[in-house]
Amino acid sequence: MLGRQSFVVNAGARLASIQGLRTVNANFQPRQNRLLAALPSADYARLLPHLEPLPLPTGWVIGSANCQKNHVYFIAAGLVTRYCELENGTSTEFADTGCEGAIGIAAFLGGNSNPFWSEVLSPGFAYRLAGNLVAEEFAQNTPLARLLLRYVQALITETGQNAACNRHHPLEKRLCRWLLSSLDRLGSNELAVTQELISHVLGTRRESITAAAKMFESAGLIRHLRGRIIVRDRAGLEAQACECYSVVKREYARLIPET
Amino acid sequence: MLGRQSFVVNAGARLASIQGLRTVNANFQPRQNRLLAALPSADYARLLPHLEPLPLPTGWVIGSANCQKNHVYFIAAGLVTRYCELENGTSTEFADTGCEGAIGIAAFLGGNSNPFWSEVLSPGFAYRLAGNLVAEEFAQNTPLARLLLRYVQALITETGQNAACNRHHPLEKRLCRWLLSSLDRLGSNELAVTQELISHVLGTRRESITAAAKMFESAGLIRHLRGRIIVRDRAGLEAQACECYSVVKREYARLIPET
DNA sequence: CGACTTGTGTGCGCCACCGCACGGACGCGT
DNA sequence: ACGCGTCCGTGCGGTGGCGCACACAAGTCG
Repeated sequence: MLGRQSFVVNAGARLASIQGLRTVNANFQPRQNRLLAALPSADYARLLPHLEPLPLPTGWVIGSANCQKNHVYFIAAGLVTRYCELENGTSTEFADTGCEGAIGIAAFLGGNSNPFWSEVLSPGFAYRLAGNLVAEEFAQNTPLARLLLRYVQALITETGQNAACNRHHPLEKRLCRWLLSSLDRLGSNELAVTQELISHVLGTRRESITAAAKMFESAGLIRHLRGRIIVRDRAGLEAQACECYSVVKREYARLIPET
Repeated sequence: MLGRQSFVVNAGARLASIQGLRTVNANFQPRQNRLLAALPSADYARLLPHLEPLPLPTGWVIGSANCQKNHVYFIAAGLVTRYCELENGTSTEFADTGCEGAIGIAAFLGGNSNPFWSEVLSPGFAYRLAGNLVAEEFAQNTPLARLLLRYVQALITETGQNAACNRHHPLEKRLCRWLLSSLDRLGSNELAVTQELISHVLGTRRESITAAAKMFESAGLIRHLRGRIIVRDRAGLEAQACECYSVVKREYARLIPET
């Protein structure tokens, strides 16, 4: 798993940050999630009592590969990476998810499990709904069901585009794409991740990330501290990114209501 | 587009093969498609009058990227590649579809279009259903709707696994994976594709395919003629393939009824 | 304040794959 | 049977990324 070792080692610090999140639970609202936000108020009122709040600490794996997915997790804040781990120990992200989406789509697509992992990269908060409730929404063809289907389409677009991008675009451009889309999802200009983590996400070596980050830093695009990246020149980064960033962004904007 | 030029040049030959298909239409049946085959007979009877038969000639592009998808195409025979084309002219397949699936999922997921291409690699036959009829199936939460959702999940699995595979597995193993899954879909041990086409599908050079094919030929795994590949030792190929082949195959078997 | 964990910078050899260019040969159509 | 076009084989230089190994810096915790 991505950074699973560091998760174990850092457990103390991470628990502290969970505690921190607990104290500010009041700051999170279900409707920070764009899918929930797009619901008509009657539907939202109906579902609200069943939404179970849940902090998302860094390194936490939502379910695990091939396990039963009994809940759908609507992300209100934070960043979750969806990745595929291969037998040789390498891994690559094929999509990531923030407040625009939900984890656990197998719960309502009918398969109940899938062979991939979802891990929290940037801490946040989620509201989860039991799978049988979501299935009932599909049976009734409610707005939530239709929204989730549109989200699934956006997810497929992201995954397919990333597949081609990972094959044909140089690391440097892919890094830009990833930074930009991650920051969009977090609504921030700062990211708390190590180069090691990014390397797993992009399916490359840490050293390659080091080199690219250094280049961007000396070009004044980013500022790089230990385990932190701060974007200083967003337009500059966008100019360096491959088209995949905007293709995917456009599809998400088209498919998921902006609220 | 993949092999689009050769499609134009070969138009004569291809039209002939369409004619050929027309004469043997009687040989195709909607229930060769595994999704339609899995329908309860009442549902099948209801849909049958609306299923529009359609030959799939090699090189034919089903819809085009970003266009309205007004139909869902249930593949009864043949092989269709779903690929992403990048601005630099390169492309890579992220999934392919045969008699286990359907093209045009955007028609019922709600987005109506997507930025990718679907092109017929191996000729066959499809039955299509108007998008509004499929939408009505979803509104009624019929077996067809539930089957299509399970298919979507299998498609996501295939796409995500391929994304990681394309990044980390050597060409040779990816070629084995692709050959095996294509032959499974066709229910055959022979494939009528050129090396050029395979190279576009796998996102690599034609020369690399030449080298790999030669190696497999001298190892007695395949026999290679002009534009044709015949598998002679399937078990041997499976031993060379990466795990992605079996991971994806297992998920399709789990998610889509074998009939 | 000092030790230790964890993340970052750097160098070097290696290899798969890329891009291009061209010769050759298969096999279809006439 | 012959010609022609598509498809396949081969060579060569360039390079991006891999794998490994190690020094150093930045925090953190006692």
